[in-house]
Amino acid sequence: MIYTLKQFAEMFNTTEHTIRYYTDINLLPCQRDKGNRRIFNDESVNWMQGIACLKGCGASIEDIKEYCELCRLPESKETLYARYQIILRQREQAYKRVEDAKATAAYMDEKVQHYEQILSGLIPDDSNPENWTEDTRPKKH
Amino acid sequence: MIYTLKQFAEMFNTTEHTIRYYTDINLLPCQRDKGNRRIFNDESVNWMQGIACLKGCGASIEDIKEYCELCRLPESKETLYARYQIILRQREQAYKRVEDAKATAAYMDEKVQHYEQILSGLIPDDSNPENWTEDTRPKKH
DNA sequence: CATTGACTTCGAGTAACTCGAATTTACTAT
DNA sequence: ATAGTAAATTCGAGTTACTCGAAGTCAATG
Repeated sequence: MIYTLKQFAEMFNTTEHTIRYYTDINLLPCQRDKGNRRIFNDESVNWMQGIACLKGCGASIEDIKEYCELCRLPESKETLYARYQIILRQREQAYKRVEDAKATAAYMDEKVQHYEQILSGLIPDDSNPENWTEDTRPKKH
Repeated sequence: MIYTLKQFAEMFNTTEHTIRYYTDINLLPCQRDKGNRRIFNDESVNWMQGIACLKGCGASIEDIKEYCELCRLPESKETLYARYQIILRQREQAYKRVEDAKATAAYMDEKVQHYEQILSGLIPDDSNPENWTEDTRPKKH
């Protein structure tokens, strides 16, 4: 299966500009069709998945590039081990992000409660739709 | 209690440069001593806590500034409600971040497993301490 | 009185996009 | 064959949120 730039960008919820940028800096290699247009295939999808994930860990473009280059090198015990080490380190960061995000969310819950307490004391004008708000709390599944 | 720039930056695990930047753009107001040096107090700590938290939600400096300015305005039903709306929206983002980080961490767990499987097949040289690695999985408390 | 250390301003640099203008290409309709 | 449209191209400039370093100021200490 092959994808145009537009399709590819949509698949990853990003912009054509960003994908173009990634290919320009050789982070994400791509083929060109006879009209010089970028085309992507299922292998590109795999690479991009890895890139997106490392980005999610907070890795810099340079770090991600380093990892991708290790992956393109002939596979040896050493390169595999180096890749493993990078992945281990980035997983740490991912877990740290979970904890940070949880703490932030908890603090925001407090703030929401605080405002709700104050606002409830202000005899809200419930007849005014501008004062209506949905329950926006994250649903527990 | 008052704090110097250095102390204040350390409290928030950031750099003096960043705090200087925040004061320069009027995101975080500060007093000056007779020698024109920036000084911070407990109120600054509160502001900075709020700023750090909104940043943790992914809010832009401009958005945070807008919120801070609403907080400095005379308190009315309207300004309070506007602040509440911002906090609600940012809490959403915080919860989204938790989910994203969790998904990323899970994907990284898979990658780690994948590498461990491959590497375990390579008859590791356990006598070489360079091949030893600690258990770096996040501890469940 | 000289040195140290922490501060000051200011201007330039960086990462990772982000945008837009001008151009090229492929397709489709007349 | 031509005209129009949509989607691609390159390239250079702009943006955000820092990040760094140079050059200068100020107060306390040896």
